[in-house]
Amino acid sequence: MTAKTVLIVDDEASIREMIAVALEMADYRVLEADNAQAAHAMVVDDQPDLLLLDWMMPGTSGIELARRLKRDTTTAELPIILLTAKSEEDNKIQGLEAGADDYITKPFSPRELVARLKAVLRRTTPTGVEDTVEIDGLRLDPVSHRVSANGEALDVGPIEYRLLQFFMTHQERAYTRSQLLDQVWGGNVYVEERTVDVHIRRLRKVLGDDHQHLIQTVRGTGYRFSTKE
Amino acid sequence: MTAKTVLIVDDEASIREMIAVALEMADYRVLEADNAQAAHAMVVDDQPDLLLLDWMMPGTSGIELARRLKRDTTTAELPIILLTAKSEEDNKIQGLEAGADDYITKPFSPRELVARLKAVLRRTTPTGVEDTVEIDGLRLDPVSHRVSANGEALDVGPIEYRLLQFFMTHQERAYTRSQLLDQVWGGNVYVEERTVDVHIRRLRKVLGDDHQHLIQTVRGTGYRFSTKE
DNA sequence: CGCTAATGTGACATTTTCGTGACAATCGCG
DNA sequence: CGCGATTGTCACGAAAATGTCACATTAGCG
Repeated sequence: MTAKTVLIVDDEASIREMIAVALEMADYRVLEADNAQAAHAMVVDDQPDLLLLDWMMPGTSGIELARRLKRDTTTAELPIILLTAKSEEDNKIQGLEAGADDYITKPFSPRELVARLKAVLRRTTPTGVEDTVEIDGLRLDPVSHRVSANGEALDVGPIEYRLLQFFMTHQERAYTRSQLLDQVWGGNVYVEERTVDVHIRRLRKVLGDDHQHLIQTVRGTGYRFSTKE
Repeated sequence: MTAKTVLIVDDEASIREMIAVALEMADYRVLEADNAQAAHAMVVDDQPDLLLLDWMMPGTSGIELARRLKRDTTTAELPIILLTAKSEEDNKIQGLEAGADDYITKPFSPRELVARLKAVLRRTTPTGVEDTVEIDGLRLDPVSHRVSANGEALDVGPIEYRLLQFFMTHQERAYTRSQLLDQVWGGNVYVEERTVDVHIRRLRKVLGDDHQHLIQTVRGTGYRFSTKE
């Protein structure tokens, strides 16, 4: 796996320095910028994998930059973590609305930073080349985005597709509804946990009698995909 | 997901109280201690999932306790959040060097506390950290949430599962019904002690003749999980 | 050996969790 | 804009899990 590039945008050099050291120890490549203009240019030119963005900066503020990047389709995919000295709820909400994928309140430990960063990258990085998965006659083809059972095409909706894909690539492991919401729906969405049940149900229905046994309910916990038992 | 236990260590009862209320509303189990000695004992005995530790306390200071815990391999994994009234950098650095995973400056909002706490727990409880345990052909796999005996799957309910997991990871030691209620059911529940007996019985039943001898009755005390005798 | 307290055991009522169909809101697209 | 597809939520019932009791059995003691 190639090293990820992280662009740090903060007007205080000391903070950039501290973060840079922590990230380099964790094997990330680091770019730095001290204002929004420069940052914007670097995003376009160097295409970092993640943006660490200070909330408050002279000139264009961090949140403004975030908004701008998220509006542009060529940069909208870039995950953003906001750094903020303020811990009020308002800012958090504003930040998330602006399209940030996470936010961290200063002061924070380097360890925390790296952990959050990993988490964000994990859920925003497409797993590279997605292979076709076939289990028990059930086949999922990421290229054509189709699912078939014993050669016959199945009609699955987008969410059911992602759910099935997640399950097929993570067999033999029980997931809670909360984890599934994180992994399949994506991090910061507010959806009822029971909604997962409904989609499980829909997926099972499409899979039909031949394959619905693959999705097992783990009472008191959640669900599991498995060929066994 | 089983409720996490948080040990609050602060010499001021009012602060402990405030925190305890906030945490209980967020479905955490709460333990309290008002000095470092007691705290250390509780860490060993009750094995909390997280330590909320006041910086300044009479006698052994919070930071001293943190250092001590981090030095001992049996407690080094326990995540620690330092509470401090002082916001100076020095303390922060000292705190992080002592091995604290995060620190919070008083005063703080309960909401912030819970948020930080969640974050720390999330990143210190890697989902795969629980190892599969296998004893005498009896196997419990926390990842797939499965129990099997000599390869054959066993049908255990949620409580029986947790009970067995607790026993398998705490062998050779007798536990009272009260302790089991704490550890398996979770702190603040009101259940009859005899209920433990019933679940022991149910667990023994699913374990079958092959393995039920592993759960031994300690008359006058409680139960013990052991391969011996 | 008999007595008593502790534990084992089956049955039952209650609570919790899950499956399921229906429905309204929203989205994508022609 | 209008249409069907997709999605999230709810309400209801079924199924599983749980807690408690009553009674049976056992261990330990004089």
